[in-house]
Amino acid sequence: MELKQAQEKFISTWGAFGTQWGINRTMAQIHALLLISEEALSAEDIMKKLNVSRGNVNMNVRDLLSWGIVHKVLKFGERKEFFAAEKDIYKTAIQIMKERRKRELGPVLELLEGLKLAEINEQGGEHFNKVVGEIHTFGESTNKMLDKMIKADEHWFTGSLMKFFVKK
Amino acid sequence: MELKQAQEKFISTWGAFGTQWGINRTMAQIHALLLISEEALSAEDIMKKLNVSRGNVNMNVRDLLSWGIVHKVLKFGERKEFFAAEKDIYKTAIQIMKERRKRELGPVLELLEGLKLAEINEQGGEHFNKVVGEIHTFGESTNKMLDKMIKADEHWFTGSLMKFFVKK
DNA sequence: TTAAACTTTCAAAAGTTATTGAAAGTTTAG
DNA sequence: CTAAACTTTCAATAACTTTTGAAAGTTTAA
Repeated sequence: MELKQAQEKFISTWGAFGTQWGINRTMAQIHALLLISEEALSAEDIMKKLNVSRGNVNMNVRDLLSWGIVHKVLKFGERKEFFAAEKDIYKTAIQIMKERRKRELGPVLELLEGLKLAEINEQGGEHFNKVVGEIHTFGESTNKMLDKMIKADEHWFTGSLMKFFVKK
Repeated sequence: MELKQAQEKFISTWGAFGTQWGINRTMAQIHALLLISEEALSAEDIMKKLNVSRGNVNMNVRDLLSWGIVHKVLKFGERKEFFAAEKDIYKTAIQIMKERRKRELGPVLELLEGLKLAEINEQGGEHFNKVVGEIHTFGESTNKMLDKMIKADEHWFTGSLMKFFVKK
């Protein structure tokens, strides 16, 4: 297979996977494109390569920046901004975990804490309290686990964590 | 807060979280409703409680069954089918992990293996090969880690895994 | 200060996914 | 076998999300 073909396959398949999950196609494709580009790319470059509009590129690049997995790169003597993906896949994974914890797990824990504080003592409330309590305990454990993963050093994945899972 | 209010808050908020993620509102709400119901519910019961159509309930219940987190319950002397959610939150989490691995990680690994086999020796292909290789290695490690989690006994979460993360 | 180079916004259009409800299909009891 | 009780399907439509591209906004160089 030629390099260009392989690159196109990677980008388009990554985009298709994105939509299966909660990520929009363009965002996933921009990320894939930046991952395989050695050089940082401008909005214009991305528009041309992926054949999408200026507004779409702008919106999705901002989104990737807010996830902390793509960075602005300024080149001397160039007016425009360039963008590059974090190339270390472990750092990228940790960054995604961090953001998801903040955006998804946080609000769930708040809901459950609110419901637990409501202290339902009505007839039939025991089951509800039990379910809410168990989900909350589970959520808290997951939260702590993510904490360890995030705070571990950069090589957590190939270090003790992986040894624990894979070798043991 | 009254029990009924709390139950409604749980169901509707769970539904809203669902949409933020890749799950549709009705599916998330049906799951929440079944989690807090002590008794198994019929399609009719779900329709009334959530105020959604027969077709919608049927489709989403089938989906929940295919994820293995909701089960059919047959009652003696009753013609219709009833549905109940798996109440053990750890089992539910493992079941979701299992399905996601099958549906999401599998296809990604296939893509990456295909691209690696393509063996690109062109000018400029080294970076591409490196990125694809690193993502593949990461995917394989994740796969093995999930394997351990899935195969561990029912108390993995409160057992050695949790001790590893939380206590250490 | 101006104009060129660039970025951001936003309303309209296109595309996608979820929902409805009626009709078709299936199962069971008698 | 038949009718009633139930489940599944599916085409139409509603709801939601993404994309476009032109206009407005901002920054920089001269």
